[in-house]
Amino acid sequence: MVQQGEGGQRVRLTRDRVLEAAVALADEIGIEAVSMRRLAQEVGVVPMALYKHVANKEELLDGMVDLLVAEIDPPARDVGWKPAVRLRVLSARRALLRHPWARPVLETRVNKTPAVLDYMDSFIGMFLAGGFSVDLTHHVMHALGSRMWGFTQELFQEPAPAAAEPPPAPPPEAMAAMLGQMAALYPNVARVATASAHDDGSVVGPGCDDQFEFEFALDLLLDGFERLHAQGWSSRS
Amino acid sequence: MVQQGEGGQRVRLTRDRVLEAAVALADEIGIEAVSMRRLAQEVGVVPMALYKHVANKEELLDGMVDLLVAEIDPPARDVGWKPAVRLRVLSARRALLRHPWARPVLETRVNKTPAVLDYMDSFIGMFLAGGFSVDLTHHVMHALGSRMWGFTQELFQEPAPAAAEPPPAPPPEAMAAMLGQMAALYPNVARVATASAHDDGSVVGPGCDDQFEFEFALDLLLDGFERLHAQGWSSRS
DNA sequence: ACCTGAACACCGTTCAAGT
DNA sequence: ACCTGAACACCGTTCAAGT
Repeated sequence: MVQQGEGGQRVRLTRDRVLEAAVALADEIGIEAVSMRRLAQEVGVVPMALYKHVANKEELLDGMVDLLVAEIDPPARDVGWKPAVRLRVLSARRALLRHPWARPVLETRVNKTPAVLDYMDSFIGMFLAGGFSVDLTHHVMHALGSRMWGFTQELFQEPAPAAAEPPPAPPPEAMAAMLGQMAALYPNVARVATASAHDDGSVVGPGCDDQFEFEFALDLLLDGFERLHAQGWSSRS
Repeated sequence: MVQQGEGGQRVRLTRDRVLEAAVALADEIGIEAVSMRRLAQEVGVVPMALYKHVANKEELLDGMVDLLVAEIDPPARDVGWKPAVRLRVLSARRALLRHPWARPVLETRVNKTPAVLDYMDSFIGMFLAGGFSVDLTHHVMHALGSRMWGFTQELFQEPAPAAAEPPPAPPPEAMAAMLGQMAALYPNVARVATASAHDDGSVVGPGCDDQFEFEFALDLLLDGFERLHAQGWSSRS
């Protein structure tokens, strides 16, 4: 992984190389394992050398988000606000699924970089171009929240593989016993959890189709926005 | 802060005392400053003593969440599913606002404790009691996501006071210059951000009424749920 | 049974020094 | 201008020892 030229001479570090290496490393080993020291080792440099290119770890994470944002498609042209928003959110979601580290990182960003503000600005622009009032657009953006990035806080959230081996599944009979106990103690959870074995037909727990759930909620909101817009909704009323 | 009896004799540590101290400490200094070492100091004990009462830091955080869940009102009786859900979500939200550490902690929980499962079970029960199909209830719970806890990933999220002094505001003229630049570079963001000076009448940035935004989105979703329920919606259709 | 002390393997970041 | 080395002030957690 140490970056060297043909003859072994050092390749100069740049901010971009640092950020790209950070993204690749986070994709590979999970964000919680990415430390300044680990990243330095990855690019073949002493930890402190990184600080010539990013002020601190926060700025590193901001830069990683910028690379992510660059992967999101621009707004579709010549379609209504509704498909435009829908397509863009789903594009953001694809970028996010490619980079599982991005969700927790986005959640903790406090300063918005120009790239992030650009994304938000053009996102808001889709509603305004669709004839939404500034007032309604404001509330609609809040209602969308992190869904603008293609994710939501899920309830039954699987804890993200973290690029490590999942713990070995318990033996089938132990599993069955646990499920029985679950069903006895939390009958409603059990019914709802086992109800929809969407994609893989598995009976145990979350065989949920996350994409379906995401689009279900997204469309519910978009339909709501459409209805409010059609009836000329205003917060002063 | 060291816990001692009258004559200076030690008060025995218990799991409950550890958890309550952790909650109080997180309320006071912010969750990111709560370390096992800092908490130990708070209860007047050497760090390792805590490990007799909680297996590790994760379990400490799980226990803190349990104390939070205990503050949420039980479901209202003899009302429809809609007001019942609404009231309970808003009760959860009040608990959450009392304990700003709870949001990030909930987001990172991976194992659900019995108290959390109890809450979820009775939450799901409100929809089932209202006549929702198991199928619709499943999707509705996903759509609600973290809103069940009274929070959402906000976009313009203020970074939570962290129980520390906020940095001093820049001088007014610098502020105005920054706003002007903002408006030039990100016109849509600027329009929407300055549009609603709800509560405090401030023109600068997020004078947003978070509670209004939360209820706006919640009601949008509840209305959507109601509509789907009324029309007998099913995922197989 | 409960608490202590010393140690291990990590962090992010500083400062002064090297080339 | 860029990179290095040593150090500081932290982490969570282990192990063996004390009472």
